[in-house]
Amino acid sequence: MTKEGLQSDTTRDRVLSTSAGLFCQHGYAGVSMRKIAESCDMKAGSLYYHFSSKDQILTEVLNMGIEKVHAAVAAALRESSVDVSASDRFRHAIAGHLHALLEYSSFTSANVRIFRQVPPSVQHSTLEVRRRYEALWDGFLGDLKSQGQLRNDVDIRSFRLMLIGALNATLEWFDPELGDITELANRYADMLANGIFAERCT
Amino acid sequence: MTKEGLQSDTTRDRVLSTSAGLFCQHGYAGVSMRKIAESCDMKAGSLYYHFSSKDQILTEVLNMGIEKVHAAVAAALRESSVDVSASDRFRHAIAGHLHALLEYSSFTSANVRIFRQVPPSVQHSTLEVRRRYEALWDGFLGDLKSQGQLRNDVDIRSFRLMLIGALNATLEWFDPELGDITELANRYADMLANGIFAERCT
DNA sequence: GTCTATACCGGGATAGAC
DNA sequence: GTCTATCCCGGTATAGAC
Repeated sequence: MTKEGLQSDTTRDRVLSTSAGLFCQHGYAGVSMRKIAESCDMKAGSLYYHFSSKDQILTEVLNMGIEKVHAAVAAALRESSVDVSASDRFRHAIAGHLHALLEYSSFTSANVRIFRQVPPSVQHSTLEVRRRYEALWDGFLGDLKSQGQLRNDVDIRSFRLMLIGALNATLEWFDPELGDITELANRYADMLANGIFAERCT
Repeated sequence: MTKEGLQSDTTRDRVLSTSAGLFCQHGYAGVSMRKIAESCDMKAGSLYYHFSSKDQILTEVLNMGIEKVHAAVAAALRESSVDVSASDRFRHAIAGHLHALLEYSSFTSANVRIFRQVPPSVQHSTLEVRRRYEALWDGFLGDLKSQGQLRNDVDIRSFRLMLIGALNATLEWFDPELGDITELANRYADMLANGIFAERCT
């Protein structure tokens, strides 16, 4: 890799990270190439040396967000596969999601907040990455169920949708500077695994 | 109320309902007064007879969304206060939220999707309505807890945030044309009240 | 690799005719 | 109550100098 290649990469990365923050704060249409450039101490025209369009920047931002979370959950499951109880693996997977979600929040909350308002072509180019992440959870939850760890009447897809929805919503109120993410994960895992009622009921 | 007053109200309502759909689909900045007008078979200038600005339209849309959900949950709690088990009241409250959320989805998903990307002045003017809704849930959950219906180690604010996050996320995938909202509510209420694990664990 | 300059389009809001 | 016309600003993207 050449020197020019490396330098180009770091400028690219700075643009992507800055854009992510702007997209999640102002929405797709609320972010202009001029504003992205200004936040990077550049001029708008220069961005087109690195990216062919605003939509290309957006696509890369969205995919990076999902990939960060996917990698964190996959690692959590890999590192706790033997000699670990089902509830601990569940807890670790949730902690992986929340840590990546809240620590790369510019990239991840761009996904959560603006996915439905970006052009269909951009939505389409992130679908595969999204499906792979859903499949990771469905696989894990399916394993738990076939081991008899889950109640038989729990539908895995419904639960996965509820779980990811609940976790992603923490972006709207949790501040990693003020609270402990691991503790948050433990609370959520406990409520989701055991429920909140004193007595289980039908 | 005069005839003119009534006619003005229906035009206002048409504009609000159309705008809600556009805002939740395209985001705050992605919706122009010209597009709102076009979707209402009007011209942009005419909108300013009914509203003083784009932000005023947005503010009314956001508040209407929360108020619809608030009213539905309040009604569900009112109608099931006597002779109804705690888990049934819980179920009914969740059903109230989901029914209003998904049936007035233009107004409600404008809230869920774009609240963080609207101008701070608009955010501010919806805060009171949002707080009142949170207080409704905190009151109900606090009652359940003081009656001993909830586990002692469950934190009400954490659970309320998790609950509302999980419910609101259904906007992103549930289609009321294809599925039964009451059944969805029952599934969610069951998973949240009882947990998903076969055996409760620490 | 970044700049300036520019083409072309569309934004919110207002004024005043009808 | 709705229209047209207009003001002024800012959008994406390109061309070509440096």
